[in-house]
Amino acid sequence: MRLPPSRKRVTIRDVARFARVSHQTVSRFINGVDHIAPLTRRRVEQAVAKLGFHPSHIARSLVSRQTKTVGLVMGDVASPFFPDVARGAEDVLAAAGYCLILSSSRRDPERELRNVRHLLERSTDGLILGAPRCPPDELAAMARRAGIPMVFLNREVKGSHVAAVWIGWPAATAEVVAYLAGLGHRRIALVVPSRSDARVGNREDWYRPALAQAGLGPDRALIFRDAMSLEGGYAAGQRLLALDRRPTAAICHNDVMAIGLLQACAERQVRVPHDLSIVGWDDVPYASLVTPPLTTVRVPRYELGQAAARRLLDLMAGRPVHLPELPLALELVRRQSCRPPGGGSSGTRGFRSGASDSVVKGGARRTRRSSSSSSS
Amino acid sequence: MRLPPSRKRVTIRDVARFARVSHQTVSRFINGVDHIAPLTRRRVEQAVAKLGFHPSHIARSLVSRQTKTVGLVMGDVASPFFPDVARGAEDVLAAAGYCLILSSSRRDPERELRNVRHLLERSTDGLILGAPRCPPDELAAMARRAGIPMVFLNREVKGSHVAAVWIGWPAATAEVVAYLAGLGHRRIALVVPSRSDARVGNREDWYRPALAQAGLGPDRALIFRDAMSLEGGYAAGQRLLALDRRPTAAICHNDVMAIGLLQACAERQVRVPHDLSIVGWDDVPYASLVTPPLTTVRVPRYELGQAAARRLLDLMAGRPVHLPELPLALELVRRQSCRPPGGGSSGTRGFRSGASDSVVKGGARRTRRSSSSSSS
DNA sequence: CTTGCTAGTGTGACCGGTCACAACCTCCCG
DNA sequence: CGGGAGGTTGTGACCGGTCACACTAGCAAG
Repeated sequence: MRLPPSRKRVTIRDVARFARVSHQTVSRFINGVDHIAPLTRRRVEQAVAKLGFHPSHIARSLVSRQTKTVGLVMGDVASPFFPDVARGAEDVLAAAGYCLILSSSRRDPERELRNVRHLLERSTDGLILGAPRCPPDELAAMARRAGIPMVFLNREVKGSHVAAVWIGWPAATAEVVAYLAGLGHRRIALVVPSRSDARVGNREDWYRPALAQAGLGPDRALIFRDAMSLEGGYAAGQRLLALDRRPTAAICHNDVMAIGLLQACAERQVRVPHDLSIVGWDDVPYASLVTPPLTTVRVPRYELGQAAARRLLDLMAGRPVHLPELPLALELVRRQSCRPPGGGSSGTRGFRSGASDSVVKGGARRTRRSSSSSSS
Repeated sequence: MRLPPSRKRVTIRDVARFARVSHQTVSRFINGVDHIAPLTRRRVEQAVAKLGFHPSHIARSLVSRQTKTVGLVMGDVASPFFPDVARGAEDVLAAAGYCLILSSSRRDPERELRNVRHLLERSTDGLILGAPRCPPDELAAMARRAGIPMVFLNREVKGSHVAAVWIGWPAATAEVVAYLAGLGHRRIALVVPSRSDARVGNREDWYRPALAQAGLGPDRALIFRDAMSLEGGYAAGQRLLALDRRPTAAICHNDVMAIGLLQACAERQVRVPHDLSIVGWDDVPYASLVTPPLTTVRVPRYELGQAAARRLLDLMAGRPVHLPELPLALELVRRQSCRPPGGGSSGTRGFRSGASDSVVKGGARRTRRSSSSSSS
């Protein structure tokens, strides 16, 4: 079990002996607290340098009962959410002297449970959970039992013991609908996953009031459910485009489904945005790379990570809720997949529109199109 | 410093007292070693369950000098490499009872150094380093000083003390060149980053022999250097397309540059692959989503993670090199951005080709095109 | 009966820090 | 000159496990 003795570790007592002081004085030195006589400090300083002493985090954790480490568990490292959230959280935590450790559950509830338990046992001081696959109550209960604060990301959780950081989906949904309505669209479809997304819940529920707000009645026939994937978006698109009275615009649950829809359109020679305007959701890195560049909703991923970290720091310090559970704002990124309905025949008959758009530099820049302007 | 006493932790001695045995017997029980009388085992078992005892990893680490934790430091969590490598490594390590902790240096050498030092001090048992920004020798020296084995990912490092896992770039370069030459291309351009990529070194150096092998002479004028980014690829493309005698094919350093080039082509109404065949590198998730779907080289990211983990396990166990530093094989993914040069005018004059290709289901499936076949 | 071996269990030190507390010194004030 | 205050340092316990070793009982072999 034990490693080969190798080079024995330099301990605080070795330093003490070398500097002819007590181990406690060395401890004081490395923690920079208490008063140490300048001469003593010098001696200890030299001893530390000479012996190449590094304090052991483990020993320190054992007694202080703090690891200065926070775990971030996400459903999917490959998701475009992960890196930005991690960066946001890390920046805040690092500033407070904490180290962030990342963990992926791969969308597998069992693995998630295992990882969370693992982190709890390894005594992270706190946990941030994104898009949990397990029942949040259960996870929260585990954390409470272990006495470790936990913040849920991007998810509303009932129950007083659970903290969460939350995004203003409903408001953004309203904004998207208002944008399309403002362009003149009256028949707006919704492409959503069959099962509700753990991350954001049922987007439909926000769709209804948003439509009402824009003066449009909800239309059951314009809600298309399918798998939350490229294929799902494609399949939903097939059904959508087969309709006699097609919608003139579609809001997709996320960019991936939107791109699937885009492909269904390309296959049926339906021009985007001339024949159908499409809005995605998330602003994934390649949303600006598809043809045409996708109008979508940017989610403040980085800020979300920051907020979660701040919330967790408060919790760990036992501070009262410093950050109210305010929803973070979203931003509509207007690219080239939307325009007023019934656009004139702009000459690209039979071919995909937007072919000449360049998306270099983020893609949200130039519009350079011959036909009608997309009002603001 | 110390947390509020909360609910005092249940220790091994509490369990021992409850079960009326010695703490050592409990230790034996939780480690499942040695012989314990069935009756005693039962008592301890019950005590553990009743008291809700969980052993402290920290205390265990302190004495065993092992944390059963491995760190993975990557230059960029957002890179398409990261998730797959992490998954590969995690799978192997988890099977050996190790926990993987992820860390991102955000392409910042200073941050990288800090993170590595941090992990070293936190006593991870081993480290995997991907695409280091700092001089690898320096990092290796740090690790050696700390007595912690380290494996470099995807990078050839000189020096006997440094282990590395390595990919067969040269062979794959040759394969790509052979593929294009086989299609009939004679003027093949290379779009590379201005500064050599830490990850793969100078791809040019493998390009030359690969060309020679295909019976083609190197042509200095056909090497285009620019930033390793979408914009870089775009800019290089501008220069490439401005040439009088244009190349008929281009190999790009990675998919991102390839997509930039693709955009330059679209803007100049240069048809891909009719007027220019393009090969990318990496097979990023959206390589199949652009127009036309990109022919590229799949890098065995998952396998790379696995190999690194296995290598590290050997190192940590003091085992001899069980895995030779064999390069992992790459795979050419043929999509729709390549075809023989000088393709006939297939009627899509002035517009981007490949518009009707569907890429649902990974994109490498259907080809369904009117014009000539792309031989194998 | 002694010896040796094995299974089963207990004792106390130890890992490398921090904490509580005491001891000492110096200085200043009444 | 006594005594409190405050700066500086040392002592030993402690965090929660593991390790080395000692010890006992039971049984077979010599």
